[in-house]
Amino acid sequence: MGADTFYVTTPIYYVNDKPHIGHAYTTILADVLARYHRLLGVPTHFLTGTDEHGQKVQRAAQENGITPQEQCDRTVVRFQELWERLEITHDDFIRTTEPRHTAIVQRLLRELYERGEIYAAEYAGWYCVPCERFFMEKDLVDGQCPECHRGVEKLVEKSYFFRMSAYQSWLVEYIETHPQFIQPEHRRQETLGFLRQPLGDLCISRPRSRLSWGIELPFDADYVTYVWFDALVNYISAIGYGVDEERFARWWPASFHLIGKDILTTHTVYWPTMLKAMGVPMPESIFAHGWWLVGRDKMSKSLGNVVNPMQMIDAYGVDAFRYFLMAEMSLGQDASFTEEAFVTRYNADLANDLGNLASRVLKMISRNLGGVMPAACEPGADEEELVSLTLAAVRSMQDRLKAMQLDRGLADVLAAVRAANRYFDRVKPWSLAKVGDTERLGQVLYHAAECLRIVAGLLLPVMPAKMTALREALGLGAVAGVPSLARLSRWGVLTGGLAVSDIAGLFPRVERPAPTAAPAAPRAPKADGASPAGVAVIGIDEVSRVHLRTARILAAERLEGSEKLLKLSVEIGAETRQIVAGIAAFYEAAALVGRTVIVVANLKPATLFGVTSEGMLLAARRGKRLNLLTVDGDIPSGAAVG
RNA sequence: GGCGGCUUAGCUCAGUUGGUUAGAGCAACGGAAUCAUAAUCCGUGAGUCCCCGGUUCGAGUCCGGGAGCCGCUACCA
Repeated sequence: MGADTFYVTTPIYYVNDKPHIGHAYTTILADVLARYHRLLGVPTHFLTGTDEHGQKVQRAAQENGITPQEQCDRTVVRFQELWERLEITHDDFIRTTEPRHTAIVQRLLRELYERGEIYAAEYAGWYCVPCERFFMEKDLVDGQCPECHRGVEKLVEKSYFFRMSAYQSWLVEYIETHPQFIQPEHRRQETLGFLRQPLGDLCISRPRSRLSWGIELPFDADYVTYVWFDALVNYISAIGYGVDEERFARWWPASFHLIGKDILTTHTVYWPTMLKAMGVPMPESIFAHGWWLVGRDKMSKSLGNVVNPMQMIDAYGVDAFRYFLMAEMSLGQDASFTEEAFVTRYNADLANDLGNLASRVLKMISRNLGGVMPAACEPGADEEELVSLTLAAVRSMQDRLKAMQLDRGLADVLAAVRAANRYFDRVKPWSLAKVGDTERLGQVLYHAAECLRIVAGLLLPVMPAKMTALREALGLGAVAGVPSLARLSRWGVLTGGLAVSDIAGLFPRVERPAPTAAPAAPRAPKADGASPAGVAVIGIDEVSRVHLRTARILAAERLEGSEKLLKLSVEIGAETRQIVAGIAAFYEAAALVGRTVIVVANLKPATLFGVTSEGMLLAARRGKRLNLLTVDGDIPSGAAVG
């Protein structure tokens, strides 16, 4: 950003994905940041969009009997509709299939190719026809596909590579000298850790024969570019890179690339080196937020616990949903989403504290003062705490915004709301009304209304609809325009005589959901001693999923070149299997032959050091000791354990 | 295994450059009030600040060791 502009981006979402709370969160966060900067009077540009190329789209299109572009056009609306429901105020929505994007991608590819930043290389690999995937020699499992364990064909394939390795030392130094470049700090460390190993070059192509739905390489029509040089470039193609230099210079470098922690490396390693090669300045900051967990579990399709934003909006309203996401997550850390937590916070913060405050103030002005805002007046000793906490909230919100600690800023705003409720109780305007002290009553209601005015302004970026309604109720109609920081920082801005209206149930209280169908992860009982505290309890059904068997070790040998691994041949009943075990430091190979041990028989095979392992030995371990599990007395191999 | 991080009240978390009786919200308990969305307000916490050791006049805050959890990574399986 020029020092005085703000350009914020979200990742572009894969168009074939179904929008979930994670997408919603990043986008709402970007929206809130954009709205705050607009409120601060900073010229703001907010970009989001969709990533539309790739195999999944191609495949879905085939299944639906339509073109890939039609497939994209069909699914992109899921995002566009959600953003509309969520009151997202992006300035631009880029789709990677748009000509304004593909043209730039191709131009960049050509330039980099001509400058030798992109080069072709041929190498032998292995191709699995059913999986449609290409593997390197080292990835194969006993010469077979690591995914489906079927045969693979040898293939000499040409690919194009971006000379990423050339920028490794530059990147390390850049990150070290720009502490704000990757945030939060632990993600910066993670990237530096990643960069301690040699960085390879980046494969940026796929042969058209395998992936047709992509942007064609301008120097080789048999290839399309693969994700990196397509998706990441959206951040600059959308703001006129190479086309409208004035516009580009206005917004670039971006102030924030907001991302989830799952795409850290692509944004902190691939993207910066790409920009460096292009000769484009670095973005100010790449900010990785955490994930929303569902209870204690990762959200996943297979667990069936994906939170659908639309359902939450339907049940509780957009503003409350936005507020919860912003208030509940400490930026950068993971947070837990449960409907119960949502309702608890909703009732406490929005219904009881803010909604109720608005209700008691507005109703009293309506009933006792004829719906007319009392005259402005100076705060006195009674108002001291109220004024100071409210104005502190204004300063806090600005500071917290800079530090990307929105949750803390919101907490300080709520502190001001609570101060107003305390103030109300202390000065008891209802008593003043009873004794007919209209002058003092007017003063009290004026100050309470001032607090509401400022709070509504501070929360407007988070809860645009509700806070607009509140401002209108206070007499700040469209005429008053948007709040400015200058007015929010001052006490006594409301003018007497404004028409105040009552507002019915700004945030109606909601009942707690019955501890629901999908209860937050089962809590381990703590008191009954049935399990070690903090360890999840599982049922017998889960235990039975693990097939444990006795096995006789037929042969054992050190794996060449490995420090810890032994390759074992074991007999499990009639079957003979190969198992790799990391026990070389504890057992001599020869001493194991003939022993009966316990193995997990239905473990997914894996490849270690290029050797397939079809199971796992069980061993007890404590510190530097390790002992294999075996059986008491003689029993044939293949016996069930359990 | 390596690197990094975390461990503070029942729960979610704050705790600045080491310094008076360690804080907030939620939950719980007791009370007040009744303008208001049965909302609000007041009061109530003997929390080994994970454990052990060290530096210091003084450590949640620094150093060493250990435990547990998490992230990335690896020849985990």
